[in-house]
Formats: sequence, structure tokens, C-alpha cells
Amino acid sequence: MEGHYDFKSIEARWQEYWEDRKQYKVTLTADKPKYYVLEMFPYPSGALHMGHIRNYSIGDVVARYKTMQGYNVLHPMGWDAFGMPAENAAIQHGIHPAKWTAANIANMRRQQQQLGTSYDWDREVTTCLPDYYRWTQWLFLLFYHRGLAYRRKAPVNWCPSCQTVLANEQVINGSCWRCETQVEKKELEQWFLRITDYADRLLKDLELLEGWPEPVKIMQENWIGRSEGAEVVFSIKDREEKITVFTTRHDTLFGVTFMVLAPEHPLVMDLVRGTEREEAVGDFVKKAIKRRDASKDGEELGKEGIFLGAYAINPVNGEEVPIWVSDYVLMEYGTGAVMGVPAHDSRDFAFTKKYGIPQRIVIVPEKDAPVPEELTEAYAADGYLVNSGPFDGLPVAEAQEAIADYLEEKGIGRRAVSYKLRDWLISRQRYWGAPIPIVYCDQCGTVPVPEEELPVMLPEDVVLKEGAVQPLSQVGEFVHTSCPKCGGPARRETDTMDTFICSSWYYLRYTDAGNEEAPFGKEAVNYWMPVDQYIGGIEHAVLHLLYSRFFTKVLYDAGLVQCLEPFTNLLTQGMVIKDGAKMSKSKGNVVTPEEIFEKYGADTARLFILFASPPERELDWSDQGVEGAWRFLNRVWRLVNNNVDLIKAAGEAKESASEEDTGLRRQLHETIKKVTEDIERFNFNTAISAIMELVNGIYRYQDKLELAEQNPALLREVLEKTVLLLAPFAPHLTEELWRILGHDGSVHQQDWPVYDPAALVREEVKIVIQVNGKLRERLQVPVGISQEELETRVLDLERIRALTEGKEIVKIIHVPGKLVNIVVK
RNA sequence: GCCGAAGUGGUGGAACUGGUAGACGCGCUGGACUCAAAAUCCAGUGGAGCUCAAACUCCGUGUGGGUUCGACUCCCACCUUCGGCACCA
Repeated sequence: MEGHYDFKSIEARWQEYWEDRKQYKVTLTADKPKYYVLEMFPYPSGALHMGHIRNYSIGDVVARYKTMQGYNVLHPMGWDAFGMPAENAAIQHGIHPAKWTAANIANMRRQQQQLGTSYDWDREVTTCLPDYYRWTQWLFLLFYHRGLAYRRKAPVNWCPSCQTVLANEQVINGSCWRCETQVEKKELEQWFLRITDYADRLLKDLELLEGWPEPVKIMQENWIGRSEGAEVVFSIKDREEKITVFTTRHDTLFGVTFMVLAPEHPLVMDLVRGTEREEAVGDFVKKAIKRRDASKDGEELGKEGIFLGAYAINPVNGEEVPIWVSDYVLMEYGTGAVMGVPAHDSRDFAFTKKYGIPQRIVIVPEKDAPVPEELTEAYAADGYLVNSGPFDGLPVAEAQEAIADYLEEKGIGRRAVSYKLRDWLISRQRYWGAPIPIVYCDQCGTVPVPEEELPVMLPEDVVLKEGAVQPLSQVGEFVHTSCPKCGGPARRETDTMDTFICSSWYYLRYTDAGNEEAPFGKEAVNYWMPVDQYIGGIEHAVLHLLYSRFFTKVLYDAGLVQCLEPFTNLLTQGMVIKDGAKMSKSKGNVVTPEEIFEKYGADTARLFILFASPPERELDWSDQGVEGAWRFLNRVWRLVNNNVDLIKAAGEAKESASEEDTGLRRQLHETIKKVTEDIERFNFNTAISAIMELVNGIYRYQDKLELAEQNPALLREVLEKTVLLLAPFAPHLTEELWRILGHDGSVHQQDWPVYDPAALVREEVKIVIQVNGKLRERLQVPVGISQEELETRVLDLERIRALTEGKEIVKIIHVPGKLVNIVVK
């Protein structure tokens, strides 16, 4: 590697320098503007992959740039350290999860340091350590005392491979988000967090998040799934009970021809008890539930149903309609009961086709349009009401208001809102998680562990075996305890918490990581929060990012934080792909950070990753592209080293600057402007390309001029600022070059360069000349030239004369300093 | 089915508010240096036409229309790819 810079010794030396000086340690400094930049903390799986490298490279550029701009920058790192892989490793290799996790953390932390990241390691958090999960438990109790944590028996998602339940957000296409095993339904008694209480605020406050990508907000919006509509109460013929339905189309209430209940609806069996239908309906319900549980998500089941022999009475017209039960109605949404309007709902339409239930048209597309005999498909679009008694002729939107008023007046219904969002199921039947701080006592019932007894320690001595459910229930000395209330014998909760709880508040802990009295102190959290820039993968759009927003809102209500939202700006980075596919072991297209560090060093890895594509897009890994980044850094290295002697002797700038001097200086200041603006917009790729152009410009300057003609003072300015501009991207190399240029201290503690507007001024500009919008000529003119003067000059040009000869000039468009367009006929 | 994102040279990508399409990098071609190679440096590089050459002309940002003096950019319709949701009443 003759002629290449010695990245190995340079990178190791500066990493040591930073560590020795604790250069990136940050403290609360009230008189300095703060900036909190955060990358999503990793699960300690064992080693970093390129996605991590991309994530941390982006964050590190922002942190270093903001530091140079004078901000007090908080840039922490930690470990999302509870979770299944550790437990699986224990089962397969007999290593204790704590040991496995600690070893992985050590390795990954070493790799992050190799990358040259500017983390304040004094604030490192590790969610599986008692000094962290103690506060996770404390927060659970806070939720519990605020009525936001509750236990209930419910049908839940069960992953047979992970042997645990999952939250709705963790079921992807009917499969477990971690292992992709098909999820089953189980009826279990589980702990939930009442996130649905916050549905409306989680939705509404998306408006506050101007710094979030629109697609992420839309995904959350869809996930929360707010629908406005009405609840309508139907009586049942010859019975006391009533059925409440939720509908968004109460304007179609006169078109109801049947009623459908979900198989799990409590009224289903009540209605048939003691009748000839009891057995058939019972069978149907059992089969329907089974069939649905076994089905894949997204698979359309062919709407099976059975008549219950009972009739509901439509409260607006007194009509009696048959009550059915069908698997296309979900118990979990709305009221678990649906009014059937086949003419205006495609599902109801399909169902009635199958069972021969009549339809009634109550909406027509145009006012006073004839009502068709029959529809071939449901008409769900906008229109005007017909066959709807006093509401005939009203447009849909008005009819909804009028009918809602009517329902409320008559006490037969009310306006209502329904959400798709469900409460967050947080119990996990696993060992490697934070124990839920709850005790069950035969005398006192469910008793929260008192705050001063926290943490409820996760016992270390546990046997983990394949297929074992609730490993904690096997640990006698953990399970058996005394009731905090009455002192009598009691049992501990043996489920642990979803790891997403741990990651829902870690960004708060960083602000005050060592605090032993509280999860975080008020002063610290209010100084640092919210996170100014959060960076991570889009896969967390409705998981971590929604949960964290929920946590922040609850803590806001509890008076523990002052911000309504945790993350002001969000950058969702794209995936790293190679040869058209995501890097994966099975595809055999993995490039490890290790091999790149070894061959080219961290600066090259960072530069390539940031240069190859804008951060939110996919990154196509190219070995040749890496070579290119490597070549560029060497080009910078040679440029500085070749000029050290020259510029060290430099005095003041020469009096009469040459044309080349002015040009180079202008390019420098244009580059400072562009790089600054590009970093602000996260266009790192174009920021780097501008630095490359500047370096090319310096080479060209020196190529063109004899040594004696060059301006050493100018070269000094240009080279120093080039090094400063490159510093956030290639932190090690620029430290070394800064030292070579004769400076003490760290380049990262210098001020970010500011461009000189005077240097940008040009005397002449090149004007593009178009005829009828087509480029025909270019003209160099003085900057201040008047429109008239320019016009005369343009029309006088030989080419333009030839093109306009004998034609009528309709008009001439001027774009000052840029373009003249002559429109001819 | 619904919602969203993206389609630009051989290639990754640039063009920020409608104003020189293809910056920068990769690759390729030619040259310099070298006994030779590596490394490095210099020059060229969207396509077609016409040229000794330069100049010039035409075509060109997924497709088809439109708006405009001027469209990768705005509008309408469509195609393809990728992502999210999915019987949500």
C-alpha cells in the first residue's frame, strides 16, 4: 500500500486521543443552545451490520457538524438488551443470556468505537441491567396507578415458536415479527397498557410533527384508524335485550335488510338457547372461530353465516330484519355487531348474494335519479338519499348530520368514534425481560410491588429449555413471596414485559443516565428533551415510534416531562442492499464492517456510505464505489502533505490576486455555502461531491500555475477549510491533517467555516440564450448589465440573427443573471 | 382492494422555488510516467446524424396527453417496481 495514507495507525491513534480526553462527554450547560441527536439503539445481536454503520455514520455527521456550529450536543448510545435471541442462545449453547448479551455488547461497542463515533459513553444505557429495568418497572407502576395498566382475559396472538404472546403491532402479515412463524390465537389472562385512551391525541399530535416524513405519519394515522360514525340501538323482537351497532354510514340506515353479529358476540348463544337452532349455531360459532384463527392474515374467507331465528327492529322505520351471525364481523372492532346494508356495502352485498337476503337501495348518485331495480355491485360512493322517509333528497353528508341528530333526539343512538388501534399487550411468557412488578395474594388480590422494593430482580439461576413456557414460574424462590399489603403468602407475576417497553423511554434515561433516585431528573430531561434529530429504520413506524410517543404523553400528563412529543425531527434511513437484494446471509451478499475497516478504514466506509445515496433512500453497496471513496481520501491526504512546506512559509495574501486566485477563493466559499446547506438538508451525498469538486479545483489550480505563481496564503486558507468541511465525514483523517497543518487540539472542536459573501461576487456571468425555449447560444456579460443592453447584444449575435431573420419577435423573456429566451413566430 | 413511495446514461446518483438534463463518483476508452506492472496524473465518455475536425442539427428523464415562452420538475390518464394496511362496518 505504498503511497497510501496509513489509516490503521491514524484511526487507532485518534480514537485513543478522543477517549483519553473524554472529548465527547457532555454536561448540562444552560447558557449554550442544546442539540440532541439520537440513533435508534441496537439490539446486541453480536456484531454490527452495514445498516448499523449507515445509521451511526449519519448520526455522527450531524453530531460533529452541530458541535462545530457551537451547539451543546448530546449524542448517546446504548443497548436494547432484553429479548428472545439471548434466550435462544442460552437454550442452544448453554450460555446464560446475561453473559451472551454482555459479550455481544462489548464487541459491538468496540466496533462503534472503530467507526469513530462521537458518543458520550458515560451515558450508556443497557436495558437488561437492574439499574435500568428498575425504572422500567417504576414506570409500569406509574401506568398502573394511573389506571393505564390492567389485566384481562382476551384472545391474544401467540407465537408457538417463541412461546409467547405478541402485541398487534408485532404481528406482520399474520406472522411473528421476529421469527416469521404463523401466529395462533389463544385466550389468556394478560397485562395491557391502555394506549387506546391516547388514540385521539396520538392522532391529533401528528400535526405537531412537521419534521417527520409524511409516509411515517400516514402509517401511524392508518394504524390508529379513526372512524367517525354513529352507534344505533336496535331492539330485538319479543325480547328485552338490545343490539348496538357501530356504523360510519348511518345515512344508509333505511337500507338495512339484516343484522350480523360476530361469532364471539355474547348475544349469539343467548338468542338461540333452548331453540331448535342451538346446536347448529353452536357448531357454526366454534367452526367459524377455528377457521378464522387458522387463516392467514389478508386471506379473504368466503363469508359464512347462519340465521339465528330472531329479528331486530330498525329504530328509524320499525322494520323487522333477520339477525345472522357471520365470521366477517369482528368482535374486537366497533361493537361486534353490524347493520347489514347490502346495497351500499360490498361485504354486506357479497353476504346477501350468498344467502338470498334482499337489498334496498337508499342512495342514488344524482339528485332525483331513478332508483335502479337491482344493483350488480354495492354502491358505496357519494349521492342523495331515497327510500329514507323524511331524509329523502338530502345529500349523504347532510343526511349523516340530520340522522345523527335524529338518533340523539330520540335516544336511539349517538355520534360515535371508533379506532382500529387496540390496547398494547405487554405480557411475555419469557425469561429475558423486565419482570412485571406485581404480586398476587389470595387475600388482597393483585398488588403492585411498592416502589421502594424495586427492582424486582430477575433471578439469574434459571434453567432454560427448549419449549419451556414461563421459565420464571419454575423458579420457586422468585415465585413465592409475601404480600406487600398483608404480609401473607403470595405469588409473583411470572411473565416479563415486552422489550418495546424498555425502548419506549430510553431516550429520556440518556439525559440523566446515572440517576439513582429517579428514572431521570427534571432539570436534565427538560434541558435536553425533546430529541432534535432521531435517526432509524422505517420498520419502526408503528412500533417503537408509536409506543414512544404514547409513553411521552403519559409522562407529560404525570408532570414528568414538558414535551408533548419525544422526537422533533425524524430521519428514516433506507436499507443497505447489494446486487438488488437486502444484505443477508442466505443470499450470500453480506459485506461486513470488519472487512471494510480492515482494508480501507472507517473514514472510507463512512464516506462511501454517505456519498453513495441520500440517507432516506436505499443504498446500493458497491465495492468499486468504496474504492472511489478510498481514492478520494488519499487524494486529499496527498494534497495537504504536498503543500505543507509551501503554506507553512506563507505570509499574508498577495496584494494583487490573480484571476486564478479569485476563482479558487470563490470556489472555496461557494463550497462552504453548499456543504453547509446540504448538511442541513441531510444531502450528504451532494455535500461530499461539492468537497470533491473543490479538491479537484485545487489540483487544477496547482496544475495550471508555476509554483512561484501560486498564492501560499490562499492555499493555506483553502486547505484548512477543506479539512474542516470534511471533518464530520472523515473524522480521523481530518484530525491528522489538521495536526499536519500545524494546529493543536482537535479539528472537531474548531468552528464550522462560514462563507464570505464578498468572495462569491462575480464580475461576469454566463447567460444562456434560447430561441423558442431551445438553447442556442451562451454569452458572457458583466453582472450589472441592463436588460436593454443585454437584449441589444443578444439580438446582435450572429447565430441569433440567423435564427430570427425574417421572423416576428413576439417577446423576450429575461431571467436575470441566467437566461434570455427569444420567442419568434 | 385501500394508502404511500419511486421510475433519469453502461452504473450509483445530481439538477433545491418551472430556466444550460446527466454535477460528483464508478465503469469504459485513449494518453503520460514505468523495462513492465501497480499506484498516480491528464483527456474523453447519453444516443443518432453530418463532418478531417470544430461547429451544427435532431432525439432523449416509465408511457400517452395537457398547461407554459420554457417541463425531470406542474396538471390529467395509464404502466411498472417497491413498501404499509387488509372482511375495521
